[in-house]
Amino acid sequence: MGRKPCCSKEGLNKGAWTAKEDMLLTEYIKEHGEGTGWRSLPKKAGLLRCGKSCRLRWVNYLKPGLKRGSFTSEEDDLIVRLYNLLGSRWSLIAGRIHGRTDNDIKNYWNTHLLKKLKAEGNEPRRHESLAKQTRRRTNASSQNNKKTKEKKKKGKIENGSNIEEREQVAKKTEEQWHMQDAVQAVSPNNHNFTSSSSSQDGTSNAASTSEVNLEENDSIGIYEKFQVIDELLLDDNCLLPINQCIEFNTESHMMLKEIYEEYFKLVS
DNA sequence: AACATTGACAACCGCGTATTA
DNA sequence: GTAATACGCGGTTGTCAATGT
Repeated sequence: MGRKPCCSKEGLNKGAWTAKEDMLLTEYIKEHGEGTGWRSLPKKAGLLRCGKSCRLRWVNYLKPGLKRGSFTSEEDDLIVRLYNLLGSRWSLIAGRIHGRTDNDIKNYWNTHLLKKLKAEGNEPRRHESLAKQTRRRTNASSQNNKKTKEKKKKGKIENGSNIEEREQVAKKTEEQWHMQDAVQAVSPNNHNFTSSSSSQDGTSNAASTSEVNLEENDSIGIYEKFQVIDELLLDDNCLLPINQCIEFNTESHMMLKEIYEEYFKLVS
């Protein structure tokens, strides 16, 4: 069962790559291509490195077409805009900037751009760490699985039944992630979005309220307001389409739509 | 000249997801 | 269906050169 054991790191080189190692790796990939499996590559290429290290060296340094040297102001601008839209999804950002790797951009962001933006007083809002987001999604999905299992146990969901309900939940969950990403693109100083929840303690239940009023409410910060929406959307008791659960005012709705569209253009 | 600090970036680590047996 | 492993990604650390004291 399962795969062969992972490579032992004993006796393998670590740290900076030598010119000889670079040459061996480059020659091997030129001859055999990239898709032959990183794990077995070092042995075949005569390298005392783990596959992970080889992949990183190739992708970030040796791969043809990589740009070296300083970033242009156009690249700076693009990185900032993409960060505002996508957060620290460096691989996605790198995908939009020809010749730059995710590692390049990440380093450049942390050592140059962030300082530059801070100095200009344009410090970007810190996005929730992806690890945290992932944990939240995993928890949500595992909780949903738990609930589904419990319902199955109780006979509430039978084969072939409640398909519509489950589709709605799935669709709603997907919409929630898109919504969350779009909302994160908004600058902290931008208060054009106005929202409030019918429940101030954040434990809204859309199934019972069926409507969330998103009018102005200064007592809750904009991100806290959207947090409420997040929670609402995570609640699989809410089986209504999102536009029936939440009402945006026209201005907010248009802005969200614009960001949402740009986000998808960038991602696709 | 010697040491400390800072900046830049290459490389590693750990985690989540995809894939495979 | 499950467990084990490979892969890819973001976050962090390590290292070395440049600069300051």
